[in-house]
Amino acid sequence: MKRNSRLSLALHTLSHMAQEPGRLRTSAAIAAHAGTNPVVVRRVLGTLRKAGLLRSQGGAAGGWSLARPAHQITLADVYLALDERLVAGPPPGEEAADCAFESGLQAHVAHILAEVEDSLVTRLRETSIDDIGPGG
Amino acid sequence: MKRNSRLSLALHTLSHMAQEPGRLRTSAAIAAHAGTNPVVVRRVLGTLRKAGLLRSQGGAAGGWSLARPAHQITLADVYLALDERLVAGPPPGEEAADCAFESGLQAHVAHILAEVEDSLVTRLRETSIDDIGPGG
DNA sequence: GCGACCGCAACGTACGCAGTTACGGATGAA
DNA sequence: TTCATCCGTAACTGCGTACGTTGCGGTCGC
Repeated sequence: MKRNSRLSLALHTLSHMAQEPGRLRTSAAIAAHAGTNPVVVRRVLGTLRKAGLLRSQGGAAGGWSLARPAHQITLADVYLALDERLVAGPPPGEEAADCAFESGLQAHVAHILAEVEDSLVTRLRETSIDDIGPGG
Repeated sequence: MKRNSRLSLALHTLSHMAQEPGRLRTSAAIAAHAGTNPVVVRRVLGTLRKAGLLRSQGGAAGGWSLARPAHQITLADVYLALDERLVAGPPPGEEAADCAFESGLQAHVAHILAEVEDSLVTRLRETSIDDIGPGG
């Protein structure tokens, strides 16, 4: 897991939650299972909470749980929530190209990447987190 | 250019070469135009040379030139030569998943990513480096 | 009040990559 | 032959990113 570690952690955790939606899980337990540490889990899962995919409960008997039914959470939801952008290049904060080739090139490539990004999200939207189990 | 800087440099340089295929360009001149330095240019262009896209000539009147006609060099050739893998996740050198969910998940996601990667390469193959000019 | 848990901020560390310097090899002109 | 020019490569530095760790405060249940 060099890259995509956030996405992997998120999908892995959500897959488990989809099996027992009612159960609360602490960040410590999740971290132990995923081989990382609780702060990292809270960072990643906190992003998903802001996106409305998860709920966190403070206090003694606190923990994490799904914010809506598992079949209503798709891989695309997770991907977009984490703002991973596997495909896209740098955000449009680039300096104007000094050379005419640059603008044409960047526009052309950016257009292709945007198309591919869309197709990726479309494919991810076809699978929900309870479609994924030990069988694949 | 945070990421993709190698790809940008390569495409930019090849686009210019496509306009004057016979002209030899030194890494210093290319670096000056691209706003980087000669060693970086040689590193990137050296990869393209190994892939058979460019020729380099040592000595006093040396420099870089296209190894084959511009219309026979596609964006996909450059992309694959640089081994950029914009889409793909980690290479298959991962440790076996300790959890049954992991294997199913990784297989599922990897399958989708492979499909998207293929579609990206297919799209890139439709454009050659002399199709790109100041007009786009 | 106390323990367990989340939320957040601040640091240290590891890694990749661009940039830089340096040296050797190859080529062509004087 | 000598020299300048240019490529090829290795080694080092600096920077940005992300993970890992620690610490402190807030919240909830006992």
